[in-house]
Amino acid sequence: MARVTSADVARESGVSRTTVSYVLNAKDGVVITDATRQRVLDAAARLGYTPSAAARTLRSGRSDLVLCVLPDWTVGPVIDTLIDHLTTALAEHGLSVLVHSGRGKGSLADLWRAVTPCAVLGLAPFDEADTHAMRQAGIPVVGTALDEDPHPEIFSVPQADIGGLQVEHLAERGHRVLAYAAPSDDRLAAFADRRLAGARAVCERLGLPEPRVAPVDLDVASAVAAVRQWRSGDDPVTAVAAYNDEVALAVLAGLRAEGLRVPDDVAVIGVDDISAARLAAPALTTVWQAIDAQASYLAASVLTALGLAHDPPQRTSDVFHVVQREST
Amino acid sequence: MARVTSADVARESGVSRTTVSYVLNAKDGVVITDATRQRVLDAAARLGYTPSAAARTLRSGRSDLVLCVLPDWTVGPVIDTLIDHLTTALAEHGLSVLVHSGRGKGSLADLWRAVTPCAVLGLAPFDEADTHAMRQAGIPVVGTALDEDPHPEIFSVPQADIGGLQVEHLAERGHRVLAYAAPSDDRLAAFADRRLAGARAVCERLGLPEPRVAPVDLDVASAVAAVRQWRSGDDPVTAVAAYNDEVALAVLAGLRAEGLRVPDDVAVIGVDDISAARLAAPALTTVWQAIDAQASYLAASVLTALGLAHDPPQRTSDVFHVVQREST
DNA sequence: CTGAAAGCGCTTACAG
DNA sequence: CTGAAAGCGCTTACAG
Repeated sequence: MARVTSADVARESGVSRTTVSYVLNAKDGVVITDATRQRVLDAAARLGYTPSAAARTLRSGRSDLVLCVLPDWTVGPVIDTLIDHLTTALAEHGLSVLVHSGRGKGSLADLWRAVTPCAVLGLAPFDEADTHAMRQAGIPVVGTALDEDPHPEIFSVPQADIGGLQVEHLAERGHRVLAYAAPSDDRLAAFADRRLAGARAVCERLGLPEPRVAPVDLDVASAVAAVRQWRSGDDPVTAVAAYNDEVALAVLAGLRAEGLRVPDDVAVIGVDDISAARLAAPALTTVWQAIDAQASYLAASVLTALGLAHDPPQRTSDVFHVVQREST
Repeated sequence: MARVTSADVARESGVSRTTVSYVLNAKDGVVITDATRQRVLDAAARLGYTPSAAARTLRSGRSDLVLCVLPDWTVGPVIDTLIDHLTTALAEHGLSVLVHSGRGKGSLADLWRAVTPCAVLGLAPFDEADTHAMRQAGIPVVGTALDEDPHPEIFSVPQADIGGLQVEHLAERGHRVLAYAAPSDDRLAAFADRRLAGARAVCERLGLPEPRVAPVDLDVASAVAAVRQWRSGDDPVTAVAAYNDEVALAVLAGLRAEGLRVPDDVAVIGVDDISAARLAAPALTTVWQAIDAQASYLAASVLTALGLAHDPPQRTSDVFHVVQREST
């Protein structure tokens, strides 16, 4: 079964390949008789014609592929959801999202040169050099910034706000001596540092002492060590803001192992609202993120960069909020 | 900055494009002088030449892309890990894994025809028709079977064994009246049914009554309803095998809400060994899967199908084992 | 050992 | 309104 080409469709419908192309690509400025159009469309359907992406890409120098580069750390359910939304949103415009979990294997340069994507979406910050090279080659790059950024082509989740929101919540509940449970994975440092900075800033604004920071692995022993440190001294910590829900779950386990009650002795708040958060004992208070809004924004950024957007990207206001449960 | 083509490399090194191609593709059967080879290699490096994937694909009718189609349900950390391993393994052979989270949007047929992948990897069972069409078009399809399958191009995780292993573990711990906590998401039914069938088979073999099945959502209310049902009657359930760790966590929450002790009143075992499992209270006993071995097998299957493998896929024996914690 | 030429399937000026 | 022709960048018989 050889591939069906536009020449086949042309023959079948008795027109030239030019006409087939015009009909199928709904080129405006070119007018085609309704009868002809219908004949072509019918023939294409009958033959099961699908244009060759390779040929099209070679011709136009640009594919329908949006290369989405993931960071090299394990991403988790939040990013999965984000990508799902993104895939759906861009599919409506005929774009396919190609996700690359770039574990540092091979350079990004080789990848994008080989794939010829129509746009590159970075879910983790890129090298300056890489970004520059892609822009040079005319490929729109939608990047990710960790903080507020005025450029619409930069997708920014104000990480600092997340940390700030956690502290505000804990302060409202009457806590004064706070801890920050940081991830132990260095690759998360860029995110964690921003969130921590936000937490620090709010502490300062509210006149609270600096949060006491300790790294927490996703196991009980590590959490116990952190808890002991936090509870030592004259002014023991009474509330912990965790980098995310998994870290918060570890803190919960450490507290439990140390015989401390949550939230009476120590309160805990996470980030992400994973399903395990609401099933934990006690159920975990957390910061919910509007992933779908983020995905829409990202999709709109890509479409804008490609000149395909009807609307410019719209920032939503309710990007985060605290989901109050039993742990605070 | 126009794209660097093989013609540029040819000019720069003073040879023809034919020779450039021969050198760069290490075509055997063709012998090139060392001096020439080196000149070409140098020129390519100097110019930063990357062959156009589009042109190559158009020419050969086959790209370097391995299309990996995910099922339409949320996949979770296990599949993330699997894909990571796969990406790394196939990258060593110059293949890029393109993950498509096909939420049923658009037909698979359109996707593969458009992408021209060199192989398609299905992480969920495909339509007969789709598989057939791809094979017709000469694209190797590595599929997923839910049970043991003798074909090497079929990747099979014997789901039934997972359910069986859970029951064996619970029976060893002295339990006789078992329940099966099924996922409420219909899209998981294919997997859940297999695991349940395995659990049933082992119950029968060991002379235990059939497991009592109830669907459990990832929230407390749903789990409470299931627990009440399981504990009602003359012969209350004393152990629950859950579809996966998340469902098991929900069951734990339901048990807790009902004031039942784990494992004294009711034991619980999950599947996957997610990080929340070891952080739960009590820590969750679960079935660990050798994801890396599965990924290697899958990668080897793809390479074999492509005639690139040195070794045929090797099935590992230790695909699963029980990680015993406090919940059983 | 190396080069000139054809052709993969598409789109798009350019003519009619 | 529609067609003949060129060309995107590559690889590979086919000649030298």
